[in-house]
Amino acid sequence: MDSTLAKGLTVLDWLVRQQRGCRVVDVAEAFGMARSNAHRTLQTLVACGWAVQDAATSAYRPSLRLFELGTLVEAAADLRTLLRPHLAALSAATGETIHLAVLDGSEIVYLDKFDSPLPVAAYSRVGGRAPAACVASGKALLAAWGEDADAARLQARLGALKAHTPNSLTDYPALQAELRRSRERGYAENREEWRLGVCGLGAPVFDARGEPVAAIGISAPSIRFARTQVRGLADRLMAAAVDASRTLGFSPVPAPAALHFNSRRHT
Amino acid sequence: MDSTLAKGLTVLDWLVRQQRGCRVVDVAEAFGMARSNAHRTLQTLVACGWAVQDAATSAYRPSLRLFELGTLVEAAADLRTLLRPHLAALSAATGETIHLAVLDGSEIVYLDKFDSPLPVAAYSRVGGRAPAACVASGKALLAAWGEDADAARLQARLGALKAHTPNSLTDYPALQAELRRSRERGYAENREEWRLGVCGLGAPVFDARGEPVAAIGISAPSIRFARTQVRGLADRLMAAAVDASRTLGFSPVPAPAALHFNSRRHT
DNA sequence: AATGCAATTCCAAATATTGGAACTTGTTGC
DNA sequence: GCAACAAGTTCCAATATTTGGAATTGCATT
Repeated sequence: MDSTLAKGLTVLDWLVRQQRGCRVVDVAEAFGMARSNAHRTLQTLVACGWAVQDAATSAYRPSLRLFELGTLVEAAADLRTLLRPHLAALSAATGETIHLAVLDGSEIVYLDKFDSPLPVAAYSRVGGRAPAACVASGKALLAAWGEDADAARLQARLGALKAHTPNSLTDYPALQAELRRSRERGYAENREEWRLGVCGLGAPVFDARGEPVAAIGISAPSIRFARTQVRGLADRLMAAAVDASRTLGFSPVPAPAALHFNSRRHT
Repeated sequence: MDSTLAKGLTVLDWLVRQQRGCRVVDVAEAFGMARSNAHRTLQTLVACGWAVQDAATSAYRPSLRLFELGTLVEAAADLRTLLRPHLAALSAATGETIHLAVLDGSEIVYLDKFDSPLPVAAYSRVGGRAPAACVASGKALLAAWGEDADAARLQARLGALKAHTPNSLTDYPALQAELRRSRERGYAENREEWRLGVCGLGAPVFDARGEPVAAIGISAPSIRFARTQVRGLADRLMAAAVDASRTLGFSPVPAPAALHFNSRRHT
């Protein structure tokens, strides 16, 4: 592995997350490298256009290159633009907070968000992450992705399940049962498993090849999550997800023969 | 300069701009490097989480890390969120395409955009770039930034002025005169200097410290850019820019003594 | 089963990186 | 106004890493 490249990428990532101008010594201390080394690394980032140096303070900050490239990352840009209208419609219909999320390793990344006009604690942010097994969007994606997944495959992707609240599912049998239930229902639930006081529903969006590429989620405080309300929200959510899938070119029933059962396929 | 880091950053940038999965040989050919070298570079990117490798085709694509970091780049995230309502209002009031842009070196980067419902050739994209000297937003920023700028300072930032259309300004005296006019008027114009058939207006947005941090722009086809219409658009634009500046904490007249003249200051 | 194409692994030669020390610059306290 | 200090930057020889070619593996196609 190119250790110099790894070093530079790590520094760049760190620099972005500092959210302030950082000096040579800051970097040197943070990574235990010599000042001269930190200096050269930062200078390289500047020379390549990934960071800028404040002329007055000589502090370094990430450049807008990252913003530019971020918008170019294919999946993100396309899905977001294409599905935005569906999120807007769902937001208008329900009045709740709506998310668009995709799977990235064991986490989901929020691609887009419509905030509820009602006051809710905002735990999410476009570009933010959450553990896939603890949120409704994540479960919806795992359920759709793992149609024929066994425990080993799930475990390889997620690793050890961590409890983020007392409600979090922490063993694989429970998670698999939950995912099976989600598949049967057509939507996934999160009952304060990631943040206390916040519940959610999630449904998968499929692309033209039938791959689950994103999930639409609804988040709301537990207060507004009575059983009677959930039914209506879930129906609207699933309808939105189906519309969104259609936008991506998904045909719900490609093979007439597979109408009722498609549990087995030859590999 | 860390050449290994530079190599990796260049490959990553290239990978993003390909907009498709790339294989080892593609990278090796594109940069004239040995296959083994390209392979190790890509593997390092994957190991650090900046790229992902398709298990089936072994092709490499950038990961969502770039999207995540892009949203974190301070100035972009904050400005966009804070000023979005002002852009929306201006969009509703004028019906034209509205931009939010910031200066990055000799170019501007579009942070946000509201498309006109009227059909216009879309030359811009969130995350996209344009030469600052050729577009209205860029001129507005240069004008505000260079209140007391001399030719040398401008030239150091912009380099040689390139003609993108017959209307582009290509010498510094002309550009400086144009910027002076923009300052006096309160807004900058672009009359097909970047794309033929497209005109624009731009006005600067100031933060709490009085620094010009962004510009709001209006773009429209030349057809809709008669002199009589420009006046109305410009007034609305400047009002929106003032509102936006206020949102960022800018106080129009900080020092009562400097009401009429502030041309000279001791350094 | 054989062929071709590309990914991946291996290794010695060539090269780039490293950290300490010296030098420069700008700031703080007296 | 000057000395002491802190941080940025430059320099360089010792060291560790990267490099490209060749060998190997994996996969898909004929």
